[in-house]
Amino acid sequence: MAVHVLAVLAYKDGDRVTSALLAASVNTNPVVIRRLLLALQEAKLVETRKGAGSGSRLNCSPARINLAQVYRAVEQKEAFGRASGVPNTACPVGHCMQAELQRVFDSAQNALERDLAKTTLAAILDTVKASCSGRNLKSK
Amino acid sequence: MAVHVLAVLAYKDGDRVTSALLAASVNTNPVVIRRLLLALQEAKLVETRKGAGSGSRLNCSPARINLAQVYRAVEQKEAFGRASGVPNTACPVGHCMQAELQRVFDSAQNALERDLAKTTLAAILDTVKASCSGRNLKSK
DNA sequence: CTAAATGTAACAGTCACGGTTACAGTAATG
DNA sequence: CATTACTGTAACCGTGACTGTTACATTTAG
Repeated sequence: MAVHVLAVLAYKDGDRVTSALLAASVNTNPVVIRRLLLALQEAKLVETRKGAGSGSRLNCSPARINLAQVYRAVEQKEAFGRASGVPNTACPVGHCMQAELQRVFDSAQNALERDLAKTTLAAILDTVKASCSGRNLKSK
Repeated sequence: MAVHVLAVLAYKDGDRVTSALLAASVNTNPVVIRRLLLALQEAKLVETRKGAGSGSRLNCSPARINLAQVYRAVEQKEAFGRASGVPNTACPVGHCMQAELQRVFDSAQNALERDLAKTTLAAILDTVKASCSGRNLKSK
């Protein structure tokens, strides 16, 4: 969903886009979008201005934004690797497991991000433009 | 957590282990363990017998079990790549996005699993044994 | 038969997340 | 300066996934 928003921003290139417009595109609520934008701002991916007639736009070229950056900006907390409960320390296996699992999960996490890094926002934009050609593009 | 259970099973090699014992190790409830074991049974990773004096054990050598298999057996539904809501089809970007994102996420998913596949249960067991050597191993 | 397990259902609690409403703050514009 | 059009933010509810727990039917060893 974050990707979706960024793609729309890329699509409108330099133009500022309001959260209301983005919300319409993703079929959701402006507030949800704004929450998303806050995360993207922290990651320096977008730049937002307040006040009348303003909105958000990309902070750099779509070619310089890859999905790993987006993932890191948005994903709350290594989501899947959550080492939830504390195991029984009296159990020999349980006691040493944690550290080892952390290592493995970190590695997997890196593999995932390395793969995501291979796709830039520009590439996605190209694909979208291509597969939409022939259809009339309302300036939504 | 599934990994934890399997590690304990590997640790006890051929022996059958009850869900109650496993639960004690992971510090949780036997029923939680049994739910987990159901998934692992479907994936043919463990074999379970009912009745008195029985329990579960690995279905094959720890060296032949890698974490990607465990991940696939347990993880409900590509967890992170959930393409939740339907975007606005009237928006040119939204309309074409879905398929493209699916491709990218599938790729990332594969990268993740490929990395997990590099770690076998036997390797984890070795590490655990090594880092626990010197401590007395109660036959928990 | 009895004891010890699993399989399974039902239900409460938690957590992350999306959706919604409401409101304060801010900036462009006339 | 007042209006207008935005963002930032808080508060709250509903949902879905997961864990934890109790309870019970079922199965199997001895």
